[in-house]
Amino acid sequence: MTLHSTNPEGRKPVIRCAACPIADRAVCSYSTTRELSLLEAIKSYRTYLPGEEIQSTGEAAAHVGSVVEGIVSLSRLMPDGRRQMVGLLFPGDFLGRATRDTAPYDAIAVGQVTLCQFDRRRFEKMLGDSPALNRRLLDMTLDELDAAREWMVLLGRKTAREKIASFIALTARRSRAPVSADGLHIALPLTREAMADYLGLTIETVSRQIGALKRDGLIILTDARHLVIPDLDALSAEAGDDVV
Amino acid sequence: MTLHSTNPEGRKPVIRCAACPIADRAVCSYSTTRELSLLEAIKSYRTYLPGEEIQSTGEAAAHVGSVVEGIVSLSRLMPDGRRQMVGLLFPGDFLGRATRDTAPYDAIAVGQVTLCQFDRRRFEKMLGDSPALNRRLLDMTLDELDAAREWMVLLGRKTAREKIASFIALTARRSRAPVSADGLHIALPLTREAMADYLGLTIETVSRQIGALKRDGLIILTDARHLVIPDLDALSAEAGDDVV
DNA sequence: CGGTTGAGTTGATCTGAGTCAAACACTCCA
DNA sequence: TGGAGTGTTTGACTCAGATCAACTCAACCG
Repeated sequence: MTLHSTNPEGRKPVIRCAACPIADRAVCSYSTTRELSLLEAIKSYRTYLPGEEIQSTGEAAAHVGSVVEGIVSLSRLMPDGRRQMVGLLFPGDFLGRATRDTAPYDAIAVGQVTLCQFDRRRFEKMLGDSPALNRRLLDMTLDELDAAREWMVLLGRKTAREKIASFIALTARRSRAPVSADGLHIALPLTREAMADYLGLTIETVSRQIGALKRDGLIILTDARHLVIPDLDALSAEAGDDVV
Repeated sequence: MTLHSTNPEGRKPVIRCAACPIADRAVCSYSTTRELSLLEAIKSYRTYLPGEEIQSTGEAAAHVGSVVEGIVSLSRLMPDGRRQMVGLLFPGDFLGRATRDTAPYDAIAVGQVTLCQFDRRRFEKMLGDSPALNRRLLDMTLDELDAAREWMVLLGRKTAREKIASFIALTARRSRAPVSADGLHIALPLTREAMADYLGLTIETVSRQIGALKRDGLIILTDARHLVIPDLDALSAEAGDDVV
């Protein structure tokens, strides 16, 4: 990851953090260099282990930040133990809610996770006088809202098969996997349990529906966490969405 | 609704639109008077009839605005006719996505609706140089995101009874209804069909579960759309949430 | 090696909510 | 006064997905 590089003209140093859309000049093109310097000053990196809790329900967060590497799950635990995932953050996604102290859900590292963190207090102070940063955050929040609503349709109206097909198709689109002759090779980033929590199902149903898709030739399992999609369009058709 | 009134000192005219959090100086206290004047210039009111489509999927919206009166539902229609509501906007909520042309769902008036609208193009232009407006919009979007995530838990993990109890409790909290001796008198703003679409159920199940809550004495139906809640805490306990 | 542990699969059974069908209760209008 | 139309309730039946319970498989380790 390039943190400091030289700009095309080879003069002024440009702050860069390729995977962090907040502090990356290339992505956040309307930020001024001064703002990026300020961000740089309050930036730090931290790595979390698989399963580690990054932030828990109700706890005041000291940092906000971007996911640089790995996946973070946001989930809510009901008092009796039922769990529902409410978001999955991939590299480039923003974690933490500017202007709010606490979040009503747990953020947990799925696999190993690297965050590009900013001190929350100072980040919020910057927010007060940076329209560009505000704008960027608004855009990202709107994207999350869209994703959440898409997921509401899945949770409320889709069958188990459609849910699994949607999830696999989503994963395939997220992972910029190369297309080889026999199809798209992808890895499932979640355990069966996490998939169940994301899709509002049980592990057994997840397992059975993956089995069904396999039997129908829509996916080919190499092992429990790796599969090949011979025809992504055919799989997407099983997801019940509009063809766009 | 007072659009122009006099401020406490009785000198300068203050722009006011009590139910519109965007153009209401009292609510949006960090906006400058100048910004409010600009907003005032691009503001208009429009009334929609019950069931009228305010905006439909994929169609470019000419306006964004606040709900002043009535309720607006946001819903997504699957190709085979299944419908899932993804949001309910009450007075004070913002409709339309600044910075985005189209929305991937339908906005439909539930009952009669009055909107306080702003020309989208010009509103977005203002957004470019008003940190206060940006900030306000970010706050509202975060609220919507929270609500959406809360709803994901309901859709993914709650039973039909818990869904109905959640919805009635939510409605009770939203409606600033007076508490009389026998309990809280509230009106259900939605038809059984709309409730079903919101909760990810069928009308029959909605009807049966309302019947069950009635039989258990948690609610008293005066007619299909009006009920009394003798004990809101008892009802909320049926909703399956943490007691906060 | 054998033993343990955690993830995943598979089978038998149960049940909550969906489906289908009918009846009821309104309001609106002719 | 009597449909026509819309929203709501109720009943009988079905089925998708949950539950409960084994069982497989691989990784890890003393």
